[in-house]
Amino acid sequence: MEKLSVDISTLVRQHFPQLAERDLQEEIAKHGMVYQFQAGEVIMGYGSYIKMVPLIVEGSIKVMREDEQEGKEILLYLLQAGETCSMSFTCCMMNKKSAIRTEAVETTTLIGIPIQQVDSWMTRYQSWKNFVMMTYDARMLELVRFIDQITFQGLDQRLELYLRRLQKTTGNQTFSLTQQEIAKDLNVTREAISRLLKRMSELGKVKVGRNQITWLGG
DNA sequence: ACATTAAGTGATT
DNA sequence: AATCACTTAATGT
Repeated sequence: MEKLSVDISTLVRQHFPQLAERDLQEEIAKHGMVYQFQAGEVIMGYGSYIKMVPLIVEGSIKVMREDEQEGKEILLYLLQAGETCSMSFTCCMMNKKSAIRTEAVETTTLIGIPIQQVDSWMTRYQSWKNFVMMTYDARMLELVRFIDQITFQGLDQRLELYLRRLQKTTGNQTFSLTQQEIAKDLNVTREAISRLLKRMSELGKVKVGRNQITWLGG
């Protein structure tokens, strides 16, 4: 994690145009801090107390949920520039430990807003309140889709959606990750991923290499 | 050349 | 789809 000195107001106007109030923009610039994380770096671990809400300016992050039992975890969703982590809001305001783990997928820049401000802005700025509500709504929908997926759909469709989402959030179509890492994200075995990718590459949906996968759409 | 790690495969449950 | 056991292929030292 690295602190950066950049013009926060510009970042906000560029990536969060919905936060339109001038005063709000100034407050974000005043209280916010810009951090940069490298690919694979953990932003928030399980059980850590969150003291900031992140506004993602560049890059993308994975949001993982840990299973009750040891070691197992599963990818809940991906967040990209212009978004924020809705879990942070509740964790911050209730002063609770994080129930999730977030990790940078690629080089990611974000503005950290201290909790004190997050709370007071809710009543003072309409656009902030709307932003928080919209974030919740979007994430709720995503979670419902996630539940549908793991209960009703086969692994083949889950894998396709996983690759689609990676493409959408990162903007790339080639990803540097191992099949073991994909298996971990989806909480399935590596062998299952290997066999599925083989079939998908025969169908021309994907191109596989060592440590590298290219989504060819379809 | 050798060791290590990623990926492919068949058999079994 | 998981687990196991094993092979093959790619990479690093």
